[in-house]
Amino acid sequence: MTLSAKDSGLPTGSGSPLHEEVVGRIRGMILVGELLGGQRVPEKRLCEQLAISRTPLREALKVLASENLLVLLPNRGARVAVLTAGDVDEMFPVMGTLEGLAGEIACQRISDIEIDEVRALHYQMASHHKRQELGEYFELNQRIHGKIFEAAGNETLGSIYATLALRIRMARYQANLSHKRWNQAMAEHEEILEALSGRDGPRLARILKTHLENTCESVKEVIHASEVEDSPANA
Amino acid sequence: MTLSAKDSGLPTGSGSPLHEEVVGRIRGMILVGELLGGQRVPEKRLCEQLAISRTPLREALKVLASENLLVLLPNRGARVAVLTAGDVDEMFPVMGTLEGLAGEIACQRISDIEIDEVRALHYQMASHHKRQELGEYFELNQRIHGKIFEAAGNETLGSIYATLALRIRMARYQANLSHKRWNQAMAEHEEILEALSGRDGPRLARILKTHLENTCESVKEVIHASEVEDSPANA
DNA sequence: GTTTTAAATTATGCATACAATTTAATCTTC
DNA sequence: GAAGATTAAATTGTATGCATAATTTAAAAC
Repeated sequence: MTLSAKDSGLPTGSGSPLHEEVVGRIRGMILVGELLGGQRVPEKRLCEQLAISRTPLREALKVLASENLLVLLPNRGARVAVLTAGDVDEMFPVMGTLEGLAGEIACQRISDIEIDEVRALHYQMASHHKRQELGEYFELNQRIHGKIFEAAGNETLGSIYATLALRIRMARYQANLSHKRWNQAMAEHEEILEALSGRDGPRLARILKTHLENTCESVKEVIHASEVEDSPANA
Repeated sequence: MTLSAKDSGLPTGSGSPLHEEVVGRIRGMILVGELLGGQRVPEKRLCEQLAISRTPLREALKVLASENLLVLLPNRGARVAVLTAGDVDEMFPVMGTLEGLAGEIACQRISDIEIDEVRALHYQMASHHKRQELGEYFELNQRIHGKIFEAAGNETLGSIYATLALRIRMARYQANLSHKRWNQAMAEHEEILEALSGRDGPRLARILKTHLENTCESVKEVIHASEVEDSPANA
């Protein structure tokens, strides 16, 4: 079972509808920092870059705007959404609640095989943590959380999660993890694995919520720092 | 403050971008049952009806599909999404959790004035219940729940709520409320008002969750009934 | 009379063309 | 030389057109 109806993420393979592929491509560009916050997205440039006409591109822009990844200003084009500290403050409690729900449902439904898969991902992630390989760590981290939602088997939940996760990942890209927080996060993941293995739904929900709250604080610090650094310059 | 960044609902006034207006119009058509589940949505017909060209229409269709109100089949047009009992079963727990979170936050932030507004809506709704005016009851019901999200003041949460609420309202249109459930729902709303007035976050969250669970059961019964009635005929 | 097959119609996907608005650049004018 | 107005370029919004894939219709075969 796939995570969400409209696909979670990065490279939308080469399927049928062009606009969907473009949505995926642009999502990837935003996530990777190729397009970053506040930046204008001129249609012409993207059309040339992706070798398509404006029609499917503009369809994609509308979809991305409805996901809050872009902001469309009438007659003035699209801009990559900027995440303020306030946005982060809003997103994480929601994400915490969603993860909590997913965790609870997952504990009721998850199979032994799936738990083993999570465990495998966990130890792989731990080794990347030990080697201080941040990119790989993030990748595994996402896959673990994705697995939990997958195990919950609720596509509605999965789809909402996927959309919100994209926005949160946007913030992550600007806000690089501190070492202290990284170690803490890794410790929390140990607990996540324990609770999941023991199928302790309430405990897992609690840990996930805390995990998200802590991540929020960490991200907010960095965002906030970059805001007070930017705004006087741009004012 | 408005409920969500991308607007919650029915008639998108007459603003600037045409495709947005069209999104609003079609949303309304779906919600009101003008376009109903599984039905094809031929572009040409809608273009004539709305007096626009295909370009903005198709942009709108993409957005509506990303909201899961439509399903786009490549080369085969758009269809209004059909809600199965399974979908309902998925949506309500998520909605319950979202409402719970909104309720908790709202209790921390809501002003006395806002509580009075909710109270006013509540008694208005109660009178419609007494007079058995279902349409008006639903309208007020929606506004009360909307107020709670508004009071929570979390746009991310509000936007997710608005999108999911649309899908759930779709189900409501097919599944008309039983008298028994209606009375129960009204009683639950008494409790909602009490908890909100007392700013008892945990209690409000609990009641809202139960409220949603009960609504779910009620909707599911009707949906399920119409499914077993349909599927043999269409097979 | 039913099924198969082929042509014609229709609908969708993408690209292009035109209109309207915004941004910039140039030219006055003080 | 700077501020404002005017015009030109560029960008976005909408409509139209062409190519391709579906669907329907009608004809032919069984």
